[in-house]
Amino acid sequence: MDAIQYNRDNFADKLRAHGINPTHQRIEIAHALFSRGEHLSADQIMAIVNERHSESSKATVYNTLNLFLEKKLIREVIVDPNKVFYDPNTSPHYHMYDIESGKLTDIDAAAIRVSGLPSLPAGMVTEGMDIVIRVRSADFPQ
Amino acid sequence: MDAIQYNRDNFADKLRAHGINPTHQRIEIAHALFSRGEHLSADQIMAIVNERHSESSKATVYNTLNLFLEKKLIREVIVDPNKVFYDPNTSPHYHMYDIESGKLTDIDAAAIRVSGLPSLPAGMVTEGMDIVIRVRSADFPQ
DNA sequence: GTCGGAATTAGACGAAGTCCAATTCTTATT
DNA sequence: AATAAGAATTGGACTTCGTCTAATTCCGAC
Repeated sequence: MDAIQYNRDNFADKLRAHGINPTHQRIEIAHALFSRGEHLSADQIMAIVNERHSESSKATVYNTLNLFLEKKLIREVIVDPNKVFYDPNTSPHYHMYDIESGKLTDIDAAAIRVSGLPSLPAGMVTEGMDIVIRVRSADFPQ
Repeated sequence: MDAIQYNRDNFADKLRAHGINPTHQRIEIAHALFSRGEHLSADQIMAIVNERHSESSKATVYNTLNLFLEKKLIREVIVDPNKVFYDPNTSPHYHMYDIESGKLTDIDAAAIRVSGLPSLPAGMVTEGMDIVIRVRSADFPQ
């Protein structure tokens, strides 16, 4: 119990460090994402947060995730047309996506080198580069 | 009129070459995508196809796009959480995405080289790699 | 022509996400 | 400790994208 409290204080500090007012719901949602370190969808997060007691409404989950995005606390991963995944890892990295299971894995960007990129149109700047490697098991019916 | 008829015959052949039975609606949808060569969303395609007369229902547009995907006539581009874009260009290429305007541009894959990719887990094969460069104008409020 | 399978259709449905007006929670001030 | 004001949360209606279904229409083979 003390350990949990300790962790929650950490999350409160983390939120404050990003200019976010730490409320109960926001701490719970941060906890769900960062203690697991996994890519989760909004409905998965809502399920986790409300598992024991009802802690947060759908509106708040979406509000909070969008606030976290805005404040660069998390990233959005768009690989599945049906749902957005939220990624607690904001260090530079790319993704491997298993199209059978829907599982997302990080690939550290440090090892990767991309050459031959075209120069950007005048007045444009790069906001970021996403790389997704789509994989499947060798015998999966394509 | 003759030119249009000629083009439509071409599309019928193209569909047949991919094992697709060319019907009126399918030819219209292929025409919308391939004559423009642009990345279009399902609702844009429906609007184009039904501009003059009602040619195709929503169900048929989605059925047809999924059929084209299955038969590898087109590709799906997932960059915007709100909608899927359909890409008539199936040659190897990546994308530049203007987050302000939503405009998608192709980047030929021939010039690009990616090194340092991790080896795949045993029994897995690569289905494809997507690269998206997100750009914005230098003064766009981030 | 007619029979049967393929294609199309309208509209109901489902899931993800947003919006809104009402309520509750914080916090500063006294 | 009361209060007032702003911030956050809430339920539920709503929107949008896409799928499903059962009925109809189309088309090719005989």
